[in-house]
Order: sequence, then C-alpha cells, then structure tokens
Amino acid sequence: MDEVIICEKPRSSEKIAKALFPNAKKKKYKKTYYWEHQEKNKKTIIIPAVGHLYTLKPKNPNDELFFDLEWAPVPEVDKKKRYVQDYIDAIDSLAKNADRYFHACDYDIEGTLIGYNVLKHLCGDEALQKTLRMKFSTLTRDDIIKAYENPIELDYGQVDSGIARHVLDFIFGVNISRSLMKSVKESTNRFIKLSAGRVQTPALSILVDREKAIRNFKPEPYWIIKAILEDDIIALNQRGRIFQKNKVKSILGECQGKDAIIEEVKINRINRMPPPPFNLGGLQAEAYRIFGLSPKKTQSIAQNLYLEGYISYPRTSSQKLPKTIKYEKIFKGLSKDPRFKEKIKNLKKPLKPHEGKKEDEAHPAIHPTGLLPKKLGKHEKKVYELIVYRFISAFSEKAIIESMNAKLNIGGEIFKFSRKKVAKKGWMKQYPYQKIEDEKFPLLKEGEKIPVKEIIAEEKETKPPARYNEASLIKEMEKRGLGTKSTRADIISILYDRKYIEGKKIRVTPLGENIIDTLKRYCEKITSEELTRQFEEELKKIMKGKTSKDKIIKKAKEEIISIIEEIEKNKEEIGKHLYKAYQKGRIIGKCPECEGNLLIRYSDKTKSSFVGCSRFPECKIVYPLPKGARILKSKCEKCGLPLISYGRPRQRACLDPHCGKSKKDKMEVVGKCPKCGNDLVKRSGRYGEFIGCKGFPKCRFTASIEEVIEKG
DNA sequence: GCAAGGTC
Repeated sequence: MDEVIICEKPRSSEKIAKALFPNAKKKKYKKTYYWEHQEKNKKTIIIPAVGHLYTLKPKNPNDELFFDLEWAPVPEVDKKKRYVQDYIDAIDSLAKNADRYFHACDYDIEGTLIGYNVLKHLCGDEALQKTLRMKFSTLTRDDIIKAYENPIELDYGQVDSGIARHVLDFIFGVNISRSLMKSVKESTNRFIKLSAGRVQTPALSILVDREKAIRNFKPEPYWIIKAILEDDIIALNQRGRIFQKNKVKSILGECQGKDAIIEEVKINRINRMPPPPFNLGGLQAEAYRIFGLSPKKTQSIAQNLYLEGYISYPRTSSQKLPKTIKYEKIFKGLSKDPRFKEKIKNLKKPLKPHEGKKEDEAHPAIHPTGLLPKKLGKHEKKVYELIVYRFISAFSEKAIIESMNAKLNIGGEIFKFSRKKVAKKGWMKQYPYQKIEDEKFPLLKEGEKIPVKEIIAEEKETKPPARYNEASLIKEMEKRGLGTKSTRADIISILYDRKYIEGKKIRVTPLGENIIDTLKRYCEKITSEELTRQFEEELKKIMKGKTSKDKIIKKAKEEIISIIEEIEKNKEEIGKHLYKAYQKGRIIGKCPECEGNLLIRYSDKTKSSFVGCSRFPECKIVYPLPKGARILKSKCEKCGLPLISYGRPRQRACLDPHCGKSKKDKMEVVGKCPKCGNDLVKRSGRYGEFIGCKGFPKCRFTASIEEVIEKG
C-alpha cells in the first residue's frame, strides 16, 4: 500500500516525517528533499510543496477585462520563481496514484488551498477522493501523531473560500490597476506602471490622510511655565500647555520671586517585565529602531538565518516560547559564544520566559536554535545578535524602576517634577539595546521650603502629527488587519516602486495622492479597509457553506464592471490628471539653461533613469544618473543643482558630473574624427578654442572651429 | 505589466 503525505513546505515535511517515522529515509530529488518509509507492505512518502505551487492567470491574456481565470504552475507565470519547478517535478514523479493521501499543510485557508491544488494537479485523477486531512495546530511530535491517527475529511468550504480569496484579489486588483494605466495611456500616450489593491491602496490611503493632516496643520503657539531650582531641578507647572498669553503673565505674576514649598514627595518602585520575544513585526520594528534596517531587509535577513538553521521560523505572529523548543539545549549551544555565556550565566532556574500576548497556531516566537553561525555579514550579525539577546532577556529577571515624583507649591501654583532610576537592572543588563536610566534623586522633605532660582515661560508651538516610517506603518497595518505578517513589508516596497511614496520618513508624492483621490471618487471601497472586511465576512460564509464561491465571485464581477465603466467614461480626465501628478513628482529643480523644470526621465533604450529638461526637445540639457542614485533635497553650493547620493558606500556629489571642473574637462562632442572614428571634442589651447580628437594623444587630429563648421 | 498570498 502506497501512502503519500503532502506538506506545505520543506521544513514542515521534515518535522512531520521525523514525528511519524523516526527511521524514514531522507531522499533527494534534484535540489529538493523528501522522506520515504517502508514498513511491511506499506510505503509512505512525505513530500513538500514550497507554499503555493499554482497561481491564477487569465485564460486569455487578450481579454479586455480578466474574469476568466485558471490555475497555472507558479514558475510558468513568474520567471523569478524557477526554483519552484523542482518541487512540482518531484511531486509529479513520486506522488502519483498512491492508495491514499494525507493533506498535511497548515490548517488555514491558504494552507488548505496549497495542498488541494497539489492533489488536484499533480497526484492523479482520483487523488482527492482518496485524501484525508491532518489537522494540527503546532508542529510538535504529539500533535502530528494525533493528526495522523485521527484524520478528518478535507473541508471543501475552506478550499472554496481559498479559491475565492485568490479570485477576488485578482479580479479587483488587476482589473482596476489595468484600467488606471489604460486611462493614462489613452489620454497621454504615455505608460506609467500603476496599481491598486485590497491591501496596498488602503495602506497608501492611511499615508495620504497623514500627509493631508500635516499639510493642513496650523501650528499654535503655547507656553509652558518652568521653575528652575537648585540641584538642576526643573519643575513643570501642572497646567501644562497654556494657550493664552495673558494667563501666562498672570501666573508668572503669582509665583515670581516666591519660594517653593514641597507639598509632596513620593518614591515608587515599579516592576518592569522583560520585553516579549519577537514575532516578525516586533523584530522588524526593533531592527528599524536600533539599526535603521528596513522591514523588508530584516525579513530577508531573518529568512536567511532561518535557512542556515540559526534561528527558528521567522514568519510568525507569536510572542510565545513553549517548553517544547527545549530551552536548556538552546542555551547550551549559545553558551559556546563567551559573549552570550556572560549573559546566560545570570539566568535563574527554573527557566521560564516572560511571554507576550500574541499567538500563532503554527509557530512559536522567533528564537535562536542554539547553533552558532560561523560567518555572517554585517547586517546579518546585527539581526542575529538582536534575536539572541532578546531571547536571553525573556528568561531574565524583571527590572525595578524607582521613581521620585514631587509636587511643589510656588505662590499657589503647583509645579511637578519627576526623576527615574533603575534600582534593579534585571533584564536591562542582559539586553544591550536598552537605555538604563540613572537620574539622581535630590534630597527633598515634605513641608520644606526651598529657594527658586527663576521662573520662566517657554514659548513653543504645537506640532503636526509625525510621519510614518516603514516600521510604524507595518504596525498600523497590523492593527487594522491589513495584509499578513509575511506580505506587509513587500506591499510597502510596492508603494515605493510605484513612486507613490518616498523617503524614510514617508512622504506621499503627488502621484500617490492623485491615485487615492481618483479611487475615492470611483471606487471608494478599495481605498479603505472595507474591502478587506467584506472579503473576510464573505469568505467566512463560504467556509460555513452559507453561500457559494460562485455567487460571491459573480457579485464581485458585477461590481467591478460598474467601477471600470465609470473609470472608462472619465478616462480623459483621470489619465491626464494622473500623468500630470506623476510629472509633478518627478520635478527636481529648475533647468539652469531655460525656463523649464528638470525632470527624472527614463530611457527605454538604455533602460536607465536620467535627468532632463521638461522643455525637451527645445532644451537639450541632460545629466546622467548613476545606477541606484537618489536625488537629495539639498543643493550644490557651487551651482545650485540638487545633490545626488550614489554608489556603495554612499557618496554625495552634484547632479552635474562636470560641476566644479574646469572648462577643459568639459568635453563638448561636436562630431566624429575622420581619422580614427572617435569623438571630436572642443578643446581650448594657447591660441583659443580648437577641435581635437578625444583619442589624443593616440590620435593627433586637430582642426579649427571654422574648418569644422565649413565642412559640417 | 497589473494583486495578495504562500515560501526557498
């Protein structure tokens, strides 16, 4: 009897194989691995997918609108994912026509669909009829064995809602994106890559709202009143921000020149528990805070560390560290590094981690495996150590913060001040990224009178809300349920790629704002979280069998048709506005030679960006842009053009590569050398300007300017 | 080309 167990990914196939058949043989197929176990007359194959092996594509790519979709192998649709082919081939050649199948992918909608598509497309005609579902919530030995011994039926509600999720995202996102691009193309004959989607558009909308709030913000002046006393004590008037100037005057009048009476001195001790172990979002936020690494970079570093076996699975939302990960073993491994050992020796037994609230059915929080890395890159090392120290901290003792809060009465006005110091360092000593406060507590007694050096009113301004950065945007998306732990960083990078947003402190470009304004008018739903909510509800109904996927898809199709019709009707206006906004965002300064603007342009011929004048072809001013160059806000001191940053390590220079160089170096090409074919350039010599070959001194061809003009 | 979701 042949038995096949289909797993979602290589890592889980290994765990499942080892749990069910400790003696199973690990075998290789091309670059992939699977497990084989022979027992009496039963042979079992445990074999992995790599996430989705199949993806949707339009049946007919020439369709105006894409509603007719079919499943196609991922590598066929996405050339960057050729590695998936080996996994498909492995299943195709090893897992066909078995006597029974186990669907052992993650127990969620996507996992169910991953396994379903494998069974449907790769395992032979009858495979799905011979399929049982393993249901487990953790990849622990006990859970896996239980799931194998008590399999359930495949839940077709789950399958259908998975299919519906893919279809809905595709027909909304792709069709609306295409219609936006089409309106630009047809009204301006220009191509700009544009996109909209259930997750990226609401994310962009959050940023636009913030952008508008910042723009519309009117700073208001306010005052805070401070009392300066001895021992560097600065006490704050408890009224906080005062917006009326005359009130400030009257308060100053009340308390100026008077002594302070200490009304109250409170000393408190507060326990500060260690920070929770990392889930992916937490790691991304902390790596951004401490090292300035982008969430996408952190994610790919974590993925590498995981593949090398140094850390656990990083795509987790859990902040829990269950005993089953075997604390002792991990610490034993880590202790081989003296720097880690130094911290680990401070841990008190029994080992018990302080955990966070968030859970993940499939994986524990990110933690080191105990296997020490041999050689790591600069950033990899930083992220790895961050994970290790965070892990050690979770097992460390709480810290105790001692605080002093004092209330002073100065001429009837109450002033407050507080001081903090760490009374017991606990985990703070273990986590090198933690600031340890150590303020001195002045000796103050209740009822005592102390002199006041000065009372001052400081004028300040209310500040606009802060801009998001990548890390804080990920947190916001997490809070609103937009995207998943594994997609958020990628979605933000799409917003950058499309030039909807720019900068570390994220600013929205005119194009980004225009996309949102346009979609708000024609398809408000896609700009808010509403579409995600609606999907969630409908998918739940499909799952419970309360409605069918076909009904839901049909409804969505009608909705999209009416949206696209509206866009189509107004395509002239939409397209022109989008293009104009796109151009506006590309302006980087004034042209030094004419009245035009300098724009970032793209050459299809050289497949690279450059800077050129908006009055082209009348004005032919161009500047090259090195690959990966960024145009800075600051200007060149010599010529006023913007500065650029480029190369590795990053260096700064004027946009004009000839800026600051003498005229001699600025070679103006006037034609081809008749002698050697090299460029002819204008040069200046002792007797004025002349034309010479660029190949000098190899080629010594020269001519006078008049001669060249004469002969053309 | 266009989405969002899995994963090496």
